[in-house]
Amino acid sequence: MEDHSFYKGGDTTEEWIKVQESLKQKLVLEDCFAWTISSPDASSVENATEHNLKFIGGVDVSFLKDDPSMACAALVIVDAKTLDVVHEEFDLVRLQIPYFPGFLAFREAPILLDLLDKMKQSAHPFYPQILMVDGNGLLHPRGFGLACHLGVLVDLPTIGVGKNLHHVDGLTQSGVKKFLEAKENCDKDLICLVGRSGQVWGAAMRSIHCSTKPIYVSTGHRISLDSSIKVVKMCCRFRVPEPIRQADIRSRVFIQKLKGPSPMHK
DNA sequence: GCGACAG
DNA sequence: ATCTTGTCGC
Ligand SMILES: [Mg+2]
Repeated sequence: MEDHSFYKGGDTTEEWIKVQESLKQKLVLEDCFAWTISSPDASSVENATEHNLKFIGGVDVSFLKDDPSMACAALVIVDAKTLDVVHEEFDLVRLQIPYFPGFLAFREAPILLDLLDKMKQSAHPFYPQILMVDGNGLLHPRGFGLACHLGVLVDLPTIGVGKNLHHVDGLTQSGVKKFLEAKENCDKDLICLVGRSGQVWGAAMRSIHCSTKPIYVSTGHRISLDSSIKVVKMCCRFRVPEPIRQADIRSRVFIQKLKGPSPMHK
């Protein structure tokens, strides 16, 4: 038995905050990409130029129940038009750092970076034009969640998608829920997340019609909130956008295969 | 001191 | 995040 304990002292916290503030200097919160978001309009001729958004990446990490330090990271590439998975990349690793709210990137970013690097080094033709991340971007205590962190490190446009709200600036999940349940808002599928300070942190989105539980979209890197919302919308077959959903599903399947294949179905 | 706390 | 089968409903 090895010792996987990890102690995060005040020094570590201070250090990590400095890293976040430092990397945040490079953060770009507006559209900074060459391609355009193809219209969902079917009337357009197949002008699949390279100037259109074609390949969307999704990343997620799954863990072993017994040993939460063992993880499978997945990078999935999806065709922007069909949402079909055209490529997948996995890594099984032992994570050195446990999860601390507000510091998810220090746990997950390194392995996700490796996956992106694998594709980049091999000059893979499906290397993503944008990355969707399971975790917040700007919607973060210091405005620099995993999606921002990863985006800056790989220098790709990124979008943060959370399945739960990380309470920030007076925003709460119950507050959002009440707002969505209000009769005058029953037709709204998008609400802007404005904190008590007046800052816009992202948006709560009903990705599925009539859905009670929204997803939380926030800017990662090199993209505006408006564009982020457009991309997320075109990826939502179900509540969780397809690139992230597939990365989630496939990384979990990968881990279950390790625990012993059970094809014994007489 | 207490509660909150992405994945 | 993970432990988990069936079940109810569109
Ligand atoms: Mg996940």
